[in-house]
Amino acid sequence: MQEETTGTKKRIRSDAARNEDAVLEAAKTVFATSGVDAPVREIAKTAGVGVGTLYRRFPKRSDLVVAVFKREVDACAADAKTLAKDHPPGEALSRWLRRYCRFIVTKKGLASALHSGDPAFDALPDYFRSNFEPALQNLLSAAAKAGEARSDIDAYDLLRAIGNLASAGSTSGGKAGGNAGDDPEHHEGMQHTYRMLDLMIDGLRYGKSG
Amino acid sequence: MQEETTGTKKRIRSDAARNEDAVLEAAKTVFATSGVDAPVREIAKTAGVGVGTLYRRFPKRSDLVVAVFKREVDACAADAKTLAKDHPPGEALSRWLRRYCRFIVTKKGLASALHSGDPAFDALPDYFRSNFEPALQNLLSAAAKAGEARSDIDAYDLLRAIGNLASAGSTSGGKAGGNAGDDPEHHEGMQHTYRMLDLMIDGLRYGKSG
DNA sequence: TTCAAATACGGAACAATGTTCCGTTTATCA
DNA sequence: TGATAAACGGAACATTGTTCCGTATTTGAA
Repeated sequence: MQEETTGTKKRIRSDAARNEDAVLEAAKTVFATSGVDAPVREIAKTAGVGVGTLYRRFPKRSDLVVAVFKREVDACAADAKTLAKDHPPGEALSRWLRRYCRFIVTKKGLASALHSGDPAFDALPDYFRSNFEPALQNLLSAAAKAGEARSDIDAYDLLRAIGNLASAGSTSGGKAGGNAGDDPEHHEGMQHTYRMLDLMIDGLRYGKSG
Repeated sequence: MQEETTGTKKRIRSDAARNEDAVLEAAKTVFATSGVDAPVREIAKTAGVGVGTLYRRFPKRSDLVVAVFKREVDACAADAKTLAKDHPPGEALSRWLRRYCRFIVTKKGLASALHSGDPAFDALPDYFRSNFEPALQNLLSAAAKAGEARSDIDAYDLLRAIGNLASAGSTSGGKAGGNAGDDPEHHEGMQHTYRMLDLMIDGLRYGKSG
């Protein structure tokens, strides 16, 4: 994403790069802990940085939100490739669907911001789709070719279906409780979501044919 | 809505009543002009009132939003009765559907607030439905009985359909432009919405039978 | 009509937040 | 090592929601 040896311009100063990363990491944590509406100051403090530093890189609060969102979309999409390399096609597919499920639940708070009408977020749905659809399509195709999944499922349909599943299953509200032992992975709703997801995965395996 | 001679408690002071009304009226105007996110101060100023006065009646900003919303739902639902009294059933029906259409377009900004997850607005969808559904049902039944509309249409379905129609047709964004000659009645989108609505109304007339 | 008590009023003041500014510190490079 | 450009930190500013309280108004009775 960043130009390092592109030569067209000076290199980014090392402390600047370090801080940009720290801010993104902090923002990810704080958004998950206190919701997307968490104050900028809290993020800056978590990152061990002044607000001025944060604002140089992300002139608007929404820019930070967008950056975090994209970064996590990237990470989730990248996992698709990793999983495809480390597992047999069917296994890679079902593992990634769980991974995607977790992504959706985590981003529950963001979702409402996305549809808030703020033009700052207009580009995100496209970003979401243009990264996830091919990622899933690859997994799907590979699994189908290996005879481990049916081939008549549209990747985008599946993304939407699981998205609905996961966001309906997680308890409402924007911010996570943040209390000890509060791992979302073990919430009742999350378990329910996983069960429903398993159902869909089974559906993908059995009707296989096309 | 307000108790005047209920005797259980003192009467509301006249200036208080006057101001409450002024604030609601101002809020309605300001919400339409600057969007639901308009500052409380702007509403107070428009009403010719101090913020303290506004806050005594509406302790939370959201209380004011809710009050305005309900008031307009009431007004729109009341128009159903008026129209039914002043026009033949089919005419009353189609006139009210246009009226409802206007309501939806005006409340476009509110709609996103409603689904923002703020618990303050939780009661509004019910309020909406429990007022509009019977209102429309009456018009539909009367028109059906008079042979001016089919009788196999569900009031709530129709409300939703027109709601979608109208909110899709109006240009996006929360606030109205507010420039001169900006009457929403004459916007391109509104005209389009009316044309679609006419289509539905014709549909109601012709397939009549049940 | 006049007066006292109850009630409501207005807007300054407070708190929380996003954002900007600028004097100070640090990284880079010769 | 020192000059310079870049980045830093956080105080200060602007905008809001909300609270407080001294002042003005309404009301009911004398």
